Amino acid sequence: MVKERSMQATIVIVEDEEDLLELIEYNLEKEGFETIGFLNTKNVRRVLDEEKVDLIIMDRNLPGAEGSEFIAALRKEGVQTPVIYLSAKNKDSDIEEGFLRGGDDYMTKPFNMKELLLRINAVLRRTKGTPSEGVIGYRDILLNLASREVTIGGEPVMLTKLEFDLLHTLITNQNIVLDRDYLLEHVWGGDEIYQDRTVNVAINRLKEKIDPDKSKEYIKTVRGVGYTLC
Amino acid sequence: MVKERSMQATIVIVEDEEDLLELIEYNLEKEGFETIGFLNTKNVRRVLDEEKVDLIIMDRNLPGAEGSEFIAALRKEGVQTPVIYLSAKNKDSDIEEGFLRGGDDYMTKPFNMKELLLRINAVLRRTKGTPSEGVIGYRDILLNLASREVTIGGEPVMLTKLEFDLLHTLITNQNIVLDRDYLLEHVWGGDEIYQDRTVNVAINRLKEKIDPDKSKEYIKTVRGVGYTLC
DNA sequence: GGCGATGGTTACAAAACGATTACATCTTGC
DNA sequence: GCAAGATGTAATCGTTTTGTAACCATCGCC
Repeated sequence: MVKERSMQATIVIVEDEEDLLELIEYNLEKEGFETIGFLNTKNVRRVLDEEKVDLIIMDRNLPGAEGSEFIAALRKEGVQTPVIYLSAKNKDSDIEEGFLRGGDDYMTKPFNMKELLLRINAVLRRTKGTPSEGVIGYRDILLNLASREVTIGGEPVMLTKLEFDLLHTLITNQNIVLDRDYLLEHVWGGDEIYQDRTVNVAINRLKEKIDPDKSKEYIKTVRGVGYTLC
Repeated sequence: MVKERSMQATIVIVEDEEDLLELIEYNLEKEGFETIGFLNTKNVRRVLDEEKVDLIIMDRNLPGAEGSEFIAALRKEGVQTPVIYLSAKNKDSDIEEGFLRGGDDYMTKPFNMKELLLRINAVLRRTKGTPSEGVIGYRDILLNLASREVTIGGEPVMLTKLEFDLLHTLITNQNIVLDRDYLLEHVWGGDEIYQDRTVNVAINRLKEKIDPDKSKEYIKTVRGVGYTLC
């Protein structure tokens, strides 16, 4: 059931229609969330500083200050708490504005309570860690960081410690060209001295293991610079 | 031949209504995305293994297999590509099912194309980080400093390390005329000794790559001084 | 228009670089 | 302590890149 995951989440709700606010709080608490409701943005800031808030549900049609402006101000200060906007408007420009200011999701009133719950869970899942936590992947390669198992296209592949660590840093830095110094520092560890060529050989051995028939071209070498996954 | 990846996101779209598929592809490509469309899930799997796909847009009402079942199977194998579902249904149970299977967002048909684009950007922002980060440009030339990819008018261009570095310093100093000594010092590195002519040839080779039919005139030579982008 | 200086173009050879292989050294499990 | 495996280093080979030189085109000045 979805409930366990959401159990500990704390959700701040800002909504000026008191009935709706209560309705939302009631439903979220029934699902096991801890809710903190507000009728305006006045005291929200303080709560965010003092409590660990996982999600903000923000009405955009507040009297006075725009909800999204409040969020924009938060973002400017570096607060990254995810936001689901509620809005009666549905003109394009409004939707856009809401998203551009860093909101994570959007619902228009009147909305289906069940859908709100689902969107809440979706956002929390994204923020608090995917169900397959500790597994990273690239195309059909999967690395289980805890068990250090590797599968490619579902097939298990045996990698040595060095090869695993190398592939690990390549995957976590995909799209970024990593030069040999960086790799030596991060994979081999900075204290010892190694030659640049060492990296070549290690990459080569890794390639051989993950793509024996050289058909997939996972690792791209960037001549004069280094290697990358892209 | 393996297609060079551009720095724009690649999006797979699975939608059995051909008109709608084309409409979506048209709109996404207009936004600069690379799209790969399918009328069914048949060959999707292979593309996911072979290409770096950033997002899947999946119709849930495919004839035969359910789109969400296909995604569920992918998830079971650890494929984590984010998904936006499209669906004509809107009964609660369906929405729930879609989310529970690990989808990242959800839209019901008929939908607003602009909202789809916004949701796409929101999902990509979460997954990839801001697209404009670490990318510098001049006119229609874009340099991705991290991946060292170069696109001109959306088309990928292959540059050598020297050419990339040269273009890099030209772009970061656009409107400033850089003399040969400056370029030798900053691009080639100050220790070695080179002739001034070396710069000429390098610039020439760069021009040939970025503007083969010599119609764009990106690099202006300032006689007696050096080169500049302006 | 002629001339010198400067940049463009091309060809070529040297240098740089990476892949690959072989081998030596070091680790690990038994 | 031994054997198998892992990993660093060196040597070799093929490819790409790049510096240089020679030659051609163009510009500006007289």
